[in-house]
Amino acid sequence: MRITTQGDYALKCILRIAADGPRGPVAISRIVEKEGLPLDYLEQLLLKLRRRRLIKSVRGVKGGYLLNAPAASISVAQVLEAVEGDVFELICGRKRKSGKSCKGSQGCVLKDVWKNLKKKIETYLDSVGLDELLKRSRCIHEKGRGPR
Amino acid sequence: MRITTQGDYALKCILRIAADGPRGPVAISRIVEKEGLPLDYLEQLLLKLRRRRLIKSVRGVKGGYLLNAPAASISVAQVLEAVEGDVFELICGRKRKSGKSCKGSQGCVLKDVWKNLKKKIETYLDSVGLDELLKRSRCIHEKGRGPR
DNA sequence: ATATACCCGACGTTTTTTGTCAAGATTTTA
DNA sequence: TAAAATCTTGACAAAAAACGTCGGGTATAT
Repeated sequence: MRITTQGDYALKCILRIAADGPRGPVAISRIVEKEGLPLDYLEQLLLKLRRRRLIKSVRGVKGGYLLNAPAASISVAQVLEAVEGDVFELICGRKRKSGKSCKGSQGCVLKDVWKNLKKKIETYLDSVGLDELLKRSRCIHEKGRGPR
Repeated sequence: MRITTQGDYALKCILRIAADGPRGPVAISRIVEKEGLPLDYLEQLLLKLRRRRLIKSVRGVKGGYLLNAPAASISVAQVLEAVEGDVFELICGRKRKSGKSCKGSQGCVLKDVWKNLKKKIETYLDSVGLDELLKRSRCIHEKGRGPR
């Protein structure tokens, strides 16, 4: 398994896009400004998100990114998978120098453990939608500016 | 989060120790023979397991390793933590070049996601004991040699 | 046209993981 | 006591992964 800054960055990006999207395409520069992350790196992540059709892009002046589906229908799991690949690569599957990739005497009881773990992780991450995060984040920030 | 071959190797080692321990200390060479893993590397992992007091060692001829507690009281989580450190290091905690480690506009709704995920992972991994794995593995292997 | 902004592949650096080595300490056994 | 087996430990080397940067390209609004 592997959850790295990529996943964290990607989520921050897409959350910002979800938050500001209603007011038009969100440029990378805007995300950088708000989140303080390396622009060139984000470019790559956003590319991946687009290829997975989680976001769409608008080129040219005034361009930027927009969600490609309602926030509620995009889950944290989807975002992570888009940028990190399979969120939990089964360890048993890895190639090792020694070759014989799972021939240990334990047969592969461990494989079951990893498989179950993967399942639990995916279930949880899939249950958290961007809409939920957005709501919570608005709750936290709540500038003075009252409800409109 | 980070689960690598270290964790997998360490589990294989300790399972073998659990399996063969009853017949006396289990030498690294025996583990290598059975599991086909790099000896010098295992040495390091076993050291970590020992320091965490999950196993104990016997030096000299006929020496080797033994569980330091009943298999039932050692969980997969304990083994992984021993060799990989915190099984799920909160991403928000990491230092980044840019400094300000979590100042993004999302405050840190994400922190909650990671925290919950961590909890779920730990709960599961902590619920799986070595005894259980051992039982399953015996079930799978079941040589002709009848009971007892 | 020009400025803005996405597109995308290639590259370089750093960090982590994986693996190896060598010298030492302990214990059994002959 | 000498030899052999076996753990102990730190240092080092190699490989892989993650992180970040760059430069040239394409599309679009003004």
